[in-house]
Amino acid sequence: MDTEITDKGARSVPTLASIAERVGVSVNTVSRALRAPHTVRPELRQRINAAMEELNYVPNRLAGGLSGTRSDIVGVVVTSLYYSEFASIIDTLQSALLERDLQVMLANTRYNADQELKLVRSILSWRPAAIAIIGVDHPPKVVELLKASAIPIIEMWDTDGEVIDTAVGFDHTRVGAAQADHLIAAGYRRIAFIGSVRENDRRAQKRLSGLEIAAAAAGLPEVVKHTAQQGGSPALGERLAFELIEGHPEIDAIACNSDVVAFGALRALKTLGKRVPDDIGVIAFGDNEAAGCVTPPLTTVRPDRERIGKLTAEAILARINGAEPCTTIVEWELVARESTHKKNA
Amino acid sequence: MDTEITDKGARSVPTLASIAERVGVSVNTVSRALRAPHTVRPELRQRINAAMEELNYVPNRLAGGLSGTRSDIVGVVVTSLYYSEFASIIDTLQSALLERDLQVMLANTRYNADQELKLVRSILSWRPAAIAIIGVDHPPKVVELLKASAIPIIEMWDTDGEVIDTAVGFDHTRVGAAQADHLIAAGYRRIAFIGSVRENDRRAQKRLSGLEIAAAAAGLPEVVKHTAQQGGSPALGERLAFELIEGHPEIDAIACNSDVVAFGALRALKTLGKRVPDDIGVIAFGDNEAAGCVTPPLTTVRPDRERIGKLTAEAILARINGAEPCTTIVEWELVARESTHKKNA
DNA sequence: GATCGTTGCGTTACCGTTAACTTTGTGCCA
DNA sequence: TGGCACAAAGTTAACGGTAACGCAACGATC
Repeated sequence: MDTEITDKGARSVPTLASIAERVGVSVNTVSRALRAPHTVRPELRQRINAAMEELNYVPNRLAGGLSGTRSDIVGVVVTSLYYSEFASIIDTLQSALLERDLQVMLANTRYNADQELKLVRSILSWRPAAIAIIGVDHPPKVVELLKASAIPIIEMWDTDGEVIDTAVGFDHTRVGAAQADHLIAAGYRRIAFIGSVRENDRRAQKRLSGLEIAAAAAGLPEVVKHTAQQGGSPALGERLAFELIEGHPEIDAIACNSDVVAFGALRALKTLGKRVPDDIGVIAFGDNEAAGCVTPPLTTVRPDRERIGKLTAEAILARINGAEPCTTIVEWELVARESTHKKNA
Repeated sequence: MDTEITDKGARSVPTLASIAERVGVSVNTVSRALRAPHTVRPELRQRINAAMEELNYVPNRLAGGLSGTRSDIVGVVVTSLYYSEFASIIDTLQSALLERDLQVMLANTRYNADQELKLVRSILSWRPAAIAIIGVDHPPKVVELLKASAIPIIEMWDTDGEVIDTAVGFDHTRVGAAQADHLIAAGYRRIAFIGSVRENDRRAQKRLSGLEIAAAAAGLPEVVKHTAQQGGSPALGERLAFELIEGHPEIDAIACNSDVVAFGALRALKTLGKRVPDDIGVIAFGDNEAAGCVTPPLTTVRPDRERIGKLTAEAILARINGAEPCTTIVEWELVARESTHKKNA
């Protein structure tokens, strides 16, 4: 008897049992005081709460999740964390989920398909209540796993493709088309495209594709493409713009895959003595916080990230509560600023 | 006997037992095939792996974590996700942890102390292997909880204060002082400070404090402060700059709490006909990706976020493996650009 | 050929919590 | 006063793994 050291006094993490022992009730009563307080006598409830406070008790959700039915985790899989591309989606999403006591488990694939599989598997191993993931284009095995998991899957950002369950986003092909249309309406004719277009960045590919189709439909010469596999940055934009103009001096408009690339392109054009917007128009995508603050202010497409984050949270909650899957299109806006406002058009 | 429906054929999530049953071995053997493959006969291991693949088996880490000793979760608590303030820290941190199969559980306090307590509690309830958190200034209850948790706590970004366990960052007071010194050396005398300085943003307060002390030490008139509680943005910077110049036309230098605020301030100054850097110098903090692309290019302080993320990951792994707590100072750099390069100094 | 260490697998006992039942106590009404 | 509903607590059995231990089969050793 005395050889069995329970060691309750040691600096071990307190459990329900510690509380129960101290208060002199059963483990289940303590559990109930947490989950269904009204089923426990007020006086007793108070004593239990006091003991929890005193021992700095924090429930063990590993055990709770294993035993119960809920897991309270929402997996969020993004393709990038750099710059503000998806940060504000995560921000609103996380904050909305927090109100329902759902925890975000984050994974960043960095546009790597193998990584995506590994990360999705890893997140699934936590038995999340739902998963929100960027894009609708995933490796077959990822789709298989997500489908087999039988939990709500919300695909964000892109809606153009085979949706697994529910999607919240927009059609990136149309964004590219709108960019082309805007440039054409502004009087530009020789359109080029620069930026980071990674192998697994289907959204960038779709925008480019939309741009090309719209340009071709308007009878314009073929879009000159100059892209890179590395991540977008001002430095990349600067280099690509230099090389582009060197090889294609006839270009009079540049569509950039992202604002940060456009920032660098603007710098390169200034160095080259090209006037924006009169000699060359520049349009981009993303609505970076600085887009309106560069010289000249940058025409860009503003996706409503806050709204996507918020609607994704709502979709997750709805699906958890049994609502049907659906696809929600979130509007974007082409913000016309000076960089495409040709005076002599 | 036949009344007991085990229902193994139903679309339920497969467990070790499902695999074991299908292969005809014990549960533990399947578990071993995962954790210690060399202890299982190759032929059998293959059959087990095949069954797992076929059934899309994903281990349940809730169970694993409850039973085993490790949890493989690292909690990451940031104060903001907007813009790129902490995104690249999270990016490098997450990516480095991934190599050791550690999952990031993310929480964003939005500079709200109550939220911080709630979030820390929530993260602790997942029994993480470690917690990385922004800042060294936390509410007493948060500190108590973190200390009581007996896991490695890495405080990031700021090192100036009472460190709970291990810290990776820098002293923000010195940043403010360096900003003042730079402005003074560049020939400015009437320094103002604008930006978002939230009640719980001790780092911003420290930078401001450093600026004031250094200005006073140089015999300059008192720093004019014009701050706001809302989050930093170009729009905020624009408004604050307008109001500042209206009330204090004598100002010849503005230190901004963040680059995005400076972007707006530059725009306001241009509107007001003030020339930067000749009439007014502008310096900021953060090294936003666009800082070098605005007009004029913005002088700012560049914290090494990638390095902080990487060193934090290393500190976490080291502490988990029993290394002693320590504080690591990560160097920052004052990037002098045109916005403080007064020609007639 | 008895002994022994090794390999390869099965048994069993938890981990901390929840959920379904069971038990006990209490007030109310017929 | 018996019966019954209901509230408040306890009992017990999972949940899906892991880890310590047990044990048979096997080859190597003396």
